[in-house]
Amino acid sequence: MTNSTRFAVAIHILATIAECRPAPVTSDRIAASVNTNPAVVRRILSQLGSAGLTTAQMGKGGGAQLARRPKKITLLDIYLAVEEPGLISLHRSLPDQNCPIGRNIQAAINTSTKEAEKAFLTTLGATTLKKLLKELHANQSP
Amino acid sequence: MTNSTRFAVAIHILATIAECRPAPVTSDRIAASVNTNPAVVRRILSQLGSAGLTTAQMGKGGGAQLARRPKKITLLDIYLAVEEPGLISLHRSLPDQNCPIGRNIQAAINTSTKEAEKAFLTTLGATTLKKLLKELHANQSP
DNA sequence: AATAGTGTTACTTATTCAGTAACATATGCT
DNA sequence: AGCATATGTTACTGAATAAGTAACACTATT
Repeated sequence: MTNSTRFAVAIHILATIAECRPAPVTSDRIAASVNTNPAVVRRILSQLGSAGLTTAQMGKGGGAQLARRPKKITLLDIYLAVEEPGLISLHRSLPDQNCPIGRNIQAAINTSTKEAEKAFLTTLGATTLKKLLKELHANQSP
Repeated sequence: MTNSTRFAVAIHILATIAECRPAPVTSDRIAASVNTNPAVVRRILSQLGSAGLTTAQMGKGGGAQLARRPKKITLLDIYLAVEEPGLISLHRSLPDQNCPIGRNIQAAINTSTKEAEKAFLTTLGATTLKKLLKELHANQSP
């Protein structure tokens, strides 16, 4: 499990790019909206690019664009692009391997929580960026 | 979202207590199996006690016991006892409130991911400690 | 009284992630 | 060609959080 804010920032980045379509958006402009450093945005954009969600144009007049329509991008796509897998962190140090419980507990935890993780991911996969953009406009404060 | 190992350790603690029933188990013995400091175990036991999952006997011959049968303890009970709520971390600094996206993105993220979080918790609630103990014995390495 | 436990606090250490600066590289414009 | 403006990436710093640790007041049993 990870404690990063990358998923939230990645969504913010993609929402910004989507709203500016079809013009490419620079990391500087995105960073201003996110309220962070442009390099942080570029780092995440790099991950989104590797995952095939965005494209980038270098040089003057360049910036980031969506690689496909918001309808075709799910929150699961975004999540997997920027977060480490595994919602649940196991022990920091290995349990006592001489103890029957210590030797087997981690496997049992993995097995027993697998379904819950799967449910989380599956549900994320059922929501698209398009839907989120709609949400963004729906309850918009003036 | 949290990155702690407390959920895994809490499960380990409860599994150990369950296996030793009906005798109370000391934090020292549990700590040996978990491979950590007894105070860490007591800290988590304190949370499990507040949640009504365990009881404790102070003094000589004391230790921790389950407050109810493993069949009546779900992984959700354990999770809620020791973890902060919220699977998804939002931005570290508040987005630009002068930007329409920045102003509304966090609410949109919360709304859009609520279902996935719910699915995770609901599924955790469907698995009991008893089931996990069974798993622990099933695939037990010798 | 002595012993063996919990409960809790305060502090230290480890880890992880975001913030930052710097720079090589790519592109478009004049 | 040369300049301006982008990305991509690296290496480092700083902040936040959680686990590890020591200490000790308190409680129960013998």
